[in-house]
Amino acid sequence: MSETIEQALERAAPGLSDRLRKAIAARASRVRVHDGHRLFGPGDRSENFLIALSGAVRVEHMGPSGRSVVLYRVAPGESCVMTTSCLLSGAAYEAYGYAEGEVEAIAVPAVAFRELVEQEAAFRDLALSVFSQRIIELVDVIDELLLHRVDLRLASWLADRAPAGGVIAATHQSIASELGTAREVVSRILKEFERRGWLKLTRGEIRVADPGSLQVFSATR
Amino acid sequence: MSETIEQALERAAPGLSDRLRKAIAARASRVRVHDGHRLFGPGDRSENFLIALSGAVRVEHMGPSGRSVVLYRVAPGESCVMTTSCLLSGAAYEAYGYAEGEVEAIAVPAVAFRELVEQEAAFRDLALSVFSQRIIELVDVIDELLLHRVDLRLASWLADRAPAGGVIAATHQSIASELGTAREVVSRILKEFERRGWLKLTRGEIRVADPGSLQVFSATR
DNA sequence: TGCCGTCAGTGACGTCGTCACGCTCAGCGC
DNA sequence: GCGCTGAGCGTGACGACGTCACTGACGGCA
Repeated sequence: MSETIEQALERAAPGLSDRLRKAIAARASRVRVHDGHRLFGPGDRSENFLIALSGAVRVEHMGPSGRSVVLYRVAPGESCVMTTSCLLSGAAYEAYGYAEGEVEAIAVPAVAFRELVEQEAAFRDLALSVFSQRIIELVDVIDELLLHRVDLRLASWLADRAPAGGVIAATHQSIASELGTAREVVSRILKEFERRGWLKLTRGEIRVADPGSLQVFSATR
Repeated sequence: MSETIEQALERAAPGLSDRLRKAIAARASRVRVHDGHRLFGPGDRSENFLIALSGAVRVEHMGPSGRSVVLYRVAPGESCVMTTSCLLSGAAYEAYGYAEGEVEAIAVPAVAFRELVEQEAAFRDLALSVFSQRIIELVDVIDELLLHRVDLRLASWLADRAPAGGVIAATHQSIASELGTAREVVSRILKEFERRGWLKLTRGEIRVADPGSLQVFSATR
């Protein structure tokens, strides 16, 4: 590992001041997690404030039945609010965190987190602004779950990540958790889209033939 | 108004230090809102950090169809995170805030909020801990909406606020938005509960005859 | 007394989650 | 090659729930 924590931070969060990067680097340790691996799960206690450097962390909530929803993703330069919430309130996680891609992150222990909050205005702003952002995103998730039809949400999800004729690698199950619904529902709707000629289904991947129609469909209410 | 802002703060938030109360009082103004009145709604811009002193603020999200869910309630001594989020991110509200009871609150302008965050450690802790708490509560709301049956949630809601033979004053519509469902659904389920002898329905109120059975029922999955 | 707005009851229907299957396609050992 | 196994997918039946469209019941209020 030739790159220092400070250099990694500069790459991931160019907005921070040199001073703050130094301050964080002095207190943090480095964490690496491989693609698909779990970072935390329900019942775990949070002991560190996390800032992602590369890769992303998918945070999802799961109920006893096994159904799950993606709450948000932590991008490089961002911190994970579930972790921070649990750190501050002492509560156990109610969500899973999974690595997407090779994840590097820095971990700031609770005490050091408090120090940084005390001493570094930019760090306070970082923490508060990420909280603000996530609150709004969580309300969006509630809005989606509560008020929008699954077929429209699925169409929109597909249109968003289909580079015109592109292939999306995902199982129906993974899409179902993404949207907070059941696999069978995703299968049925995808089949219907295929009948309409908007895409082709093969095992483990979806070839989007007509992203335009998906887009239009997702906008009909 | 004989009571000063400082005295009101002491009553509502006895945990704060004298110093912090003084600091807040020096920068804040006072707000009064009558029962049922709206404090904010979608599209409004947030210009103040709010701390409730008495009464409660019900924060609910509403979709275009008119269906709504209660996201959380702001109790005396707490601040409203939607307000804070919007203040910090500059985004417009996506939720409604309604007074429950006669609400008194103090409003701290954005600039003064930043000053307090800078200078008062206890204020930072207050802001961060309320954020933490709400994040966890919002995830609970998602969990409820996504994974629990309406009849069980309704039974639990009734059992929670029925003082054994007590009367709950609420319209079916208000209960529906409390739980994020539709009025008709609430009506049907309540009717079923009445058939089972657990309660009596009259216009605008519900007489709970058997909170025990409701409790038991709500625990069956 | 009649008008009107709010609240509640009800049936029909469509969407969606759940359950219970059965099928297909790798990969792997033999 | 053959069969085994597990992951991924297709499908029908059914129940829960949201939506729509109406109806009636009750309480002010002119």
